[in-house]
Amino acid sequence: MFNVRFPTSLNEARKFQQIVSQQISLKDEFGDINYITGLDISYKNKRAYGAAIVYDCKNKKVIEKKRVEMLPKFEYVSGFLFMREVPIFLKLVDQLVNQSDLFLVDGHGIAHPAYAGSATVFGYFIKKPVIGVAKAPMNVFEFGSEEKREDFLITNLYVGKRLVGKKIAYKDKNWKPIYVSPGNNISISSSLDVVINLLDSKHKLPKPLLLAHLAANEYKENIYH
DNA sequence: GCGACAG
DNA sequence: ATCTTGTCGC
Repeated sequence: MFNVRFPTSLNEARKFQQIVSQQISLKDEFGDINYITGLDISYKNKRAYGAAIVYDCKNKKVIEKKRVEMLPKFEYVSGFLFMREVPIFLKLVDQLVNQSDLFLVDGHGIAHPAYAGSATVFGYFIKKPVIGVAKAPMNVFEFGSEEKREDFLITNLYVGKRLVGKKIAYKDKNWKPIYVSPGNNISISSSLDVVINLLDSKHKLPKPLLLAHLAANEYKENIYH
């Protein structure tokens, strides 16, 4: 998995993102999607608590849950979230027994100023379909017509002139939108389809991510320090 | 041709 | 992300 050395400074991180953005694929490289893994991280007292939820889409249930605690090596810097979170994602995946067809991570994929958010960098390592789902935009702007899909309003997201992802707004709900973009091995439109299929009327986040979020929070709160 | 924004 | 109470809604 680590045939490439992980960057150790911001300058290395910048170069790394450049490489990664050129190496990843925006084509749909998958068959049937049965198992989807959601990855999320909570923080407490500078420590990170990560959770992975492997979700069985057909039977709509969780088949595996793993958690890890780590001390991130970097402070948060906007644009470089991957420096903190990707090592934790990789450690989580290393613990999983079940194979996953696709991963969902909290954060941006290519909807990022360097076209390489944490979902993209993670996808570069894991070499499987990864989708980034973020709760706030990052240096993107939106234009073009809105597309109506059931209870959602979809808008295109651009970095410069390049289409990088979709915003999902919720009709008749006071919820902030979510921002969906490919990490690796999946197209923009398929990323949107996959996420929409994992939404329900009660929650703003796709199921596996919601469950990972709850699991990470629960873990963080039940560890004694 | 609008650009602050991830966790 | 985290620090925080009550409170509105399904």
